[in-house]
Amino acid sequence: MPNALQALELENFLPYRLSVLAQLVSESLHDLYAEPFGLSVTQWRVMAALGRFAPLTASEVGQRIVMDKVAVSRAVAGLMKRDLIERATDLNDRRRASLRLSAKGRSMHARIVPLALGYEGELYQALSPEERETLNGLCDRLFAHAKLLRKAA
Amino acid sequence: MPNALQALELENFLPYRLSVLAQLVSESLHDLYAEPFGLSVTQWRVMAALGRFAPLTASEVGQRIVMDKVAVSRAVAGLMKRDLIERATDLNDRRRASLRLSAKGRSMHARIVPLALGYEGELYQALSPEERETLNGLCDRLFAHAKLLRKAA
DNA sequence: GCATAATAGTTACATTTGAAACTAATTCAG
DNA sequence: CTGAATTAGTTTCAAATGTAACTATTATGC
Repeated sequence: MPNALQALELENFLPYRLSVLAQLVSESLHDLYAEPFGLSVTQWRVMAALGRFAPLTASEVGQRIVMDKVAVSRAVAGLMKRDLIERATDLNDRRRASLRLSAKGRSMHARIVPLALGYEGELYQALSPEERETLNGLCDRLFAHAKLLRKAA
Repeated sequence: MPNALQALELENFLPYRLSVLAQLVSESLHDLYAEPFGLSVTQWRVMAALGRFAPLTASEVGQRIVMDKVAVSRAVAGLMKRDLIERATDLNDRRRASLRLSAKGRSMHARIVPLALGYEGELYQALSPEERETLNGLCDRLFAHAKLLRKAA
């Protein structure tokens, strides 16, 4: 199949479409918790990671939520300042510190989770249950493949 | 269906998954044209829009590629400085200016398009032709629905 | 053991981005 | 017409982000 006459239709270009969709969804979600709780996207993600997997070190948080260590460090600093999380230095390796939600953080987390799941639920109304599974499977495979390509290049 | 015991599994949370996937794909693509051509994501998108639909005014570009007018203005300034696009003030309404690729811009565009389509092609290798169509359809519907939700809220 | 390398996390600086104010041109109401 | 309101696009200032350098601590090679 010769590629002589290639035309880029931006509106049908997969990377572009994924980017626009993800951005719209991410902003919509952010609207739900930004104003009432004063959290940035990165701060909320750190809280969500700790809400589910605590205790975690900062680098473990970063691995979980695909965020580099500088971003994690800054989000953690902001959350610490508001006493939403707690930090305990590891006595065996004092470079590490394990993080967990504070009582205050757990309470805020517990109020945000239903908002987030509610939004996801509304979003999913666009799809049938089978379609949801299909979408998730396709996204998984795309993601895995994109990671492979990235390493190869 | 009562929602008493909700847990947020970040790794299965649709907004999060879309965000991580889109980010990975977008960065991979950016790697292809950033270094050789010195373009930012926004600059490349403006060029792609003009490559396909020129002439466009700055606000039309913004509508096409879902980018606010400040971002478009800055991308256009950068592209003008490098003579990759041309601007012609509308004589009937001198607030407007129509934009199009310059010869130099068209030449760069023509070299980037195959790279972009090539990457999309590699990405699509993860899916069968039917699955590609399915994914695109599902994304379309999700996007339309997410826009509705945003307006409603 | 001791110097060297590696790791966890933070800080500093430069660049990018976003929100709001601003300029210039046009439209609309009376 | 004339002044208020809109619209296109730019500039400004503050906040967010990325890269690289840095500190502190632990692991490794010899």
